[in-house]
Amino acid sequence: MRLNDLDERIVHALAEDARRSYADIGAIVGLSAPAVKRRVDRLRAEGAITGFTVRVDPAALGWETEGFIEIYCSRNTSPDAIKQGLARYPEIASASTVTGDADAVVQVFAADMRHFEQVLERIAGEPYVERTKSVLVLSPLLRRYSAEAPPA
Amino acid sequence: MRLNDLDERIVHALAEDARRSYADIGAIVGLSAPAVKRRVDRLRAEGAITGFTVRVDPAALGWETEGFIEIYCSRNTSPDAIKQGLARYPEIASASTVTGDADAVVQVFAADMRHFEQVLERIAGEPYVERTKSVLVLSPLLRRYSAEAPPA
DNA sequence: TTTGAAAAATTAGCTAT
DNA sequence: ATAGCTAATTTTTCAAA
Repeated sequence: MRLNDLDERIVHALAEDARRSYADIGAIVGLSAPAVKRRVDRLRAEGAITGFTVRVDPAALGWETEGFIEIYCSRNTSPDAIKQGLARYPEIASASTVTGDADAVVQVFAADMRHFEQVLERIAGEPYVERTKSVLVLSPLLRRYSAEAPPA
Repeated sequence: MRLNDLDERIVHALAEDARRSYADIGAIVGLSAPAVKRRVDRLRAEGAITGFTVRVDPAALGWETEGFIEIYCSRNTSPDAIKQGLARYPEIASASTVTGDADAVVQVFAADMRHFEQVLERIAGEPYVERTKSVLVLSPLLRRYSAEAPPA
């Protein structure tokens, strides 16, 4: 599935403000409101757009501490084994296997530093994890798209 | 800032579908549409809600290549300067200043490796960037929550 | 908070290109 | 196939009470 330039500009306008009216978006991309709606409907039907969500200040929800944990696994650990192991942690927002020194990078939201440390220790204690290296987020600068898991 | 139960349920309803009407949300939480709007307006004014965005399937948009770019900045670079500089890149999904060796971590979605390389080179050419280190995502394992809407 | 009216947005149907 | 236009319906907004 390929999206054209118009579709991408519509998605970009929605990424900035998902509650913008179709007329507003149309003014930005140069289409009428119904034309924009038709395209958005099509993008949803095709699965390119999977939904609309609210951006929240994590602190307001009590999740003050964000960080990335790099995971170094023991040999012969399959990506699926990592996935199964990490799926149990509600604090994990995203996880990916990566190139470079580490095997996987995990994004974690915790209530506070103590909570973050607990999560870190539990992950470090997983049987397939050899060691970890963590990086704390100081301040979030941009938080634009909300990517969803691809169909498994 | 503490949210009460009603506020949290409104945020939850918006997290599921940010384009829901105020009347719909009211039916869910037990308020009239204007009452819901007043609360949402207040939550935005207070900064608890920072915006509304679209959830996209990166692959469906043709963004097959994902990676993290660690940025090492020259001295005396303010977070705001980084933010301003990076805001112009549509390929950047998120950016944060972090602890550790690097100053910031940027999450990038690109069409392919060539595109990723172009973005990397442009970022590396920014005046405040001294050097970069990039890590490519091999496979996304989990993509659970919006970065700014962690589990509550 | 609720109500009621005005303004705006959404959505469907239709026609044209 | 996809655009614009128009109109019916719904939603939002801003008054009041």
